[in-house]
Amino acid sequence: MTYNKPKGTRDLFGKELQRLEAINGMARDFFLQHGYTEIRTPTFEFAALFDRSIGEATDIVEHEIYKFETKGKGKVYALRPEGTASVLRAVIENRLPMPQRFLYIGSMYRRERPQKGRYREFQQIGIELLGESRPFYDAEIIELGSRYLHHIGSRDFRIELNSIGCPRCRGQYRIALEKFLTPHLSNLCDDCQKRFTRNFLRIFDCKNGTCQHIYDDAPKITDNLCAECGEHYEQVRNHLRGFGVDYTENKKMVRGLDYYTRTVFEFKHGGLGAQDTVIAGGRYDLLVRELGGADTPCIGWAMGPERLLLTMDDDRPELKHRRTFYVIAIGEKYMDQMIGLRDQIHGSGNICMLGDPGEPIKMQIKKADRVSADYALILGEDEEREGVYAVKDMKTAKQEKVLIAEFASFLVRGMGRKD
RNA sequence: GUGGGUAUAGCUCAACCGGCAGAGCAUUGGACUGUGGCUCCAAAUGUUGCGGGUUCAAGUCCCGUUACCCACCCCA
Repeated sequence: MTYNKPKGTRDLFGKELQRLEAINGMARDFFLQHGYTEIRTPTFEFAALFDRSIGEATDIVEHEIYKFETKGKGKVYALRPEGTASVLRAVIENRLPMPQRFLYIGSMYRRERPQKGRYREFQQIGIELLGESRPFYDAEIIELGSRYLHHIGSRDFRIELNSIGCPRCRGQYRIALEKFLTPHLSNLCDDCQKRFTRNFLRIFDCKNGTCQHIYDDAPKITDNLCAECGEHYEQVRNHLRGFGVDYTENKKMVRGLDYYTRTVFEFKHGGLGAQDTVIAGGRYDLLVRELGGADTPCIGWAMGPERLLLTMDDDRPELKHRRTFYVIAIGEKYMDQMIGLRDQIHGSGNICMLGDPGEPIKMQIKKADRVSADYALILGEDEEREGVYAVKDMKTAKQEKVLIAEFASFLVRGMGRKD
């Protein structure tokens, strides 16, 4: 009997895991520099939290959440489908003072059919800025996303921006939109007919050409904002220009989660196909109160690193790994020297593995090749006599002798340069 | 939940109208007892995803099933 991993999950190892970890590590460093500290919440919560935060009429809550019950008391839990609700729950539960800047990294779970760049267990990296309402911070959050992508070497993306106002604006807008759509209603696809009654902003997500053609002439939400939301949106755009961040307005962009207010945005990557959104987020000023906390304006985004990695070359310099050394001793009598050499290499921050000194050199070299070592270091009688290490560059097959006393500086300057 | 595609050696894939299941790479041994990746020689490798059906004969045709991929829905 053999076993498969569950649909939509992956075994991560080798280069793929290394690249993912590089993305994570650089996120911690980068956002720490901007005052964001990591928060780690449970991977499961009470299901009610997500019902309340994401919106009961969303597909995520209706079909995609993994729910389970414990035997005794019949409490219903859910694997987290996203990060924001948990962060807010934690902030409220722990009575943290405002403002707060948080970074989270971890697995999320949604029961969807997998496809390119989409899995049932997937990673998200997200940042949340809690307790700041001013439009400057909307711009900061967006700028951080942009700078982070540049930092890790991703270039080919564009930022789409929109405002979906507050419940007051949306009420007004709904009336205007309904008035416009009434004569066209029979031309809309079945999905859009349903969308309009359930969650009217979602009609703009429709991929049907006929529907989209109609919506091109529909009134835009940004033209129907209340005075405060309109002012906020304008300030966000001003600040983005102040930060030097390029963006395009997409008046038809709405977001899939119910909790957003005012600013919403997506970072889209060209040439990624159907799953082209690598970062998405927005402001959610009402959610903390909805979850039982005090009025707390917040803004944040989440990133899908799996999708991002699809857009990046394997040998991106930003993701380069450290050099690997393989120490080959010819005979057990070099054990002590071998271990000392290993520790010295580790001290320089590089990777070092040991060959079994009892094995023939041919086999040891072969194993060095097998583990993709950059260098093989050979110590045997010839080397001992001359007081050197033989350093073989495994890529070029070139070999040079390095005086033991000078090996430390060799580690720093690398191969191929002579003083 | 809906639609399409794929499944053959460890990996990538071939096998015409249904007629002996193959190649490259990888693996193992040797040419080579202090040098891998190059070259040469040799060897090993299969329930053709699984279950049924049609046929003298099925990797090939039919039905079912499972897994994976892509897209829709939705979303990071």
